[in-house]
Amino acid sequence: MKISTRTRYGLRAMLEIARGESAILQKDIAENQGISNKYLDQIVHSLKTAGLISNARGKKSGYVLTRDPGKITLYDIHRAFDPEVCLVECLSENIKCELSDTCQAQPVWSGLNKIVIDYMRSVTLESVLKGKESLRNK
Amino acid sequence: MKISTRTRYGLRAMLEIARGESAILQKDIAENQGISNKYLDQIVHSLKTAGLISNARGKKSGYVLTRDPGKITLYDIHRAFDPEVCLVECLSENIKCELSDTCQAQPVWSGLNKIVIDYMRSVTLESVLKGKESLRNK
DNA sequence: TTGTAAAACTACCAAAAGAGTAGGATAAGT
DNA sequence: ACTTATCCTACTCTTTTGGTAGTTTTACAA
Repeated sequence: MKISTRTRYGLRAMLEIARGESAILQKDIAENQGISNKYLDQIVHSLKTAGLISNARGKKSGYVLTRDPGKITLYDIHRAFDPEVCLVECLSENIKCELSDTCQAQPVWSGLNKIVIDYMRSVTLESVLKGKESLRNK
Repeated sequence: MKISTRTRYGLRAMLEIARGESAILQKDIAENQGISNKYLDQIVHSLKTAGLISNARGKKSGYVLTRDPGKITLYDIHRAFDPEVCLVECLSENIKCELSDTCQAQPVWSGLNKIVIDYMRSVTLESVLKGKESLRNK
């Protein structure tokens, strides 16, 4: 039960982009964050495919957010890499657990799933930049 | 980011034990829950090592909880399999992330970690048996 | 005391996921 | 044309996960 490095690096890259007043190059993100530029390739690509960032190509390129930092959540970023936030298989829409009718454990996991998603939805790039998350920390 | 089957089966096994009015054999748990008895070996062993269940050996054996169902939490069960609930490496006590002083992402993950742990602590075998978790579900 | 049933313990294996690398294709300045 | 940076595909290596197999130990019962 771990958050993948893709999601973690993805968040850091998004923060880097959100922080800058102008467009920022992928290779600069890589440098600032100490992440291999090649690996960041995939990450940035996923973020772009998810519609969270965009860029102009060529010399004057560089990435920018497609919308307000207050409107981009951790949930959005996470889903750029994992389409479904699903802590246990039996909750997945694709799979029907044959025990689900009688299984008393299922509501436990679905409850956990819900609070995780709710949390992720509540965290925006803006709130992170303002340091609001650190308040929950204690 | 998944809950392991060990933890999931572990919860189901614990519920099975908690439900019964008398001691229950491992092989009966396996049968009732549709889990390979051999695999359950490991799971039951972890639960026992963690001090959550105990048994008499030999013919009249069978497992029982070591304490009140209201005093055994999902967090206890989870830790029987994963010693540390830690969604990202940089939160681990063993590892010191060199970025941690300036990293704005870290509080996000530590906040997530906290709510997950809080949830797990709030779920007891007793509350599950009474179906209280299903209320959060919607 | 011997048989037997169940749990304990150890070792192993196969599949999947995760993390990261490599390299060529493409597009857009200069 | 040359360069620079992104795009895209494929591949590799490592770790984790899920699960099986087999042998040992314990304790009861005939």
